[in-house]
Amino acid sequence: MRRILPFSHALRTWVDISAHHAMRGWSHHARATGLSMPQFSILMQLYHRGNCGISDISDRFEISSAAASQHVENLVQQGLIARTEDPHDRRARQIQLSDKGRALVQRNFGARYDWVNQLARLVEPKDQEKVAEALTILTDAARRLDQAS
Amino acid sequence: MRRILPFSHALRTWVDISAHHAMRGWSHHARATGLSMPQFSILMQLYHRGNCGISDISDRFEISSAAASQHVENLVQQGLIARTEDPHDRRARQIQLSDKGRALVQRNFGARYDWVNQLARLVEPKDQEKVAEALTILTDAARRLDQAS
DNA sequence: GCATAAAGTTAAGCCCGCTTAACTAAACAG
DNA sequence: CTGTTTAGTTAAGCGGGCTTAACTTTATGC
Repeated sequence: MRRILPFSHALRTWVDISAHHAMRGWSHHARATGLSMPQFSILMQLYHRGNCGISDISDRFEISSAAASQHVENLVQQGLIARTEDPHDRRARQIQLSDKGRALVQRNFGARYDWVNQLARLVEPKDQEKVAEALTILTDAARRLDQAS
Repeated sequence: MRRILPFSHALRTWVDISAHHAMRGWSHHARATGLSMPQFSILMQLYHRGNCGISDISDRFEISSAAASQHVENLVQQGLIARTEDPHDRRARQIQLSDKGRALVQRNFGARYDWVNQLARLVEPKDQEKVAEALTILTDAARRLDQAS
């Protein structure tokens, strides 16, 4: 029989484990693509949150707008993102993933999901529905939390 | 009624979310402590995996032994780790967290767990046992997977 | 309209992480 | 014992990330 951990302990333990894996996979893939960590993170943010301006980058990563501008320039040079003028505010720029950039991010997901898929195979079929339900509960809670902040 | 996602989808989504949070919290705290990312990662590894030698660091982070040695020297200077001679092989060094280093890592956990605790409060009490069971199943599977590789 | 604020860009310069190369010291293989 | 391998250190130097400062261009408040 498996011993079930107390709720908060179970949650902490699982977050630790998945965080550890995510981090290792992330830095590994960033290196494999030849991108630095900040550059890679910017692509990730663009993928998850959609288009944004330079100042959004500098806010989110807590760097100066000069640094953000330099990273964006670099990514544009590599053809991973496109930088266009914001039609509503001609001071501002809109940056978005190019097809090449999107493909790079998705390749990274593929690598991360290898671990997830292996993990999924180790979960007994009879447990899968139960686990899926629990994860859906957690995912919903996380979304509410993000929205609130 | 909450719609329950299919198992593999639920797992991917949750891993994405927790990885995202872990990464943001991690880089944020590394900066707050004044440590660089590699230095911070080394402390983390020492905490999770215990004492090791310089070559273990260089293997794990895929850097040269020169780079590993430099990082260790830096952390020793800051009093975060101790470096002693391995009694069984006088060429080798044993490095371990100092009390100060351990305290720093634990403070970081505190910050990470703020998010986890907030999340936990958003899970209905009636769901908590179910979620704990599911997470225990996943944690076990992850451990088996890590052991196998 | 004019002063001020805001969005980005560019340049100069610092710090840091990493690498290679040269080296010391200890273990190991014959 | 000797040659080779292994663990680690040190120094020199490159490249990248970040910052500040100075600047351009556009929006906004009065």
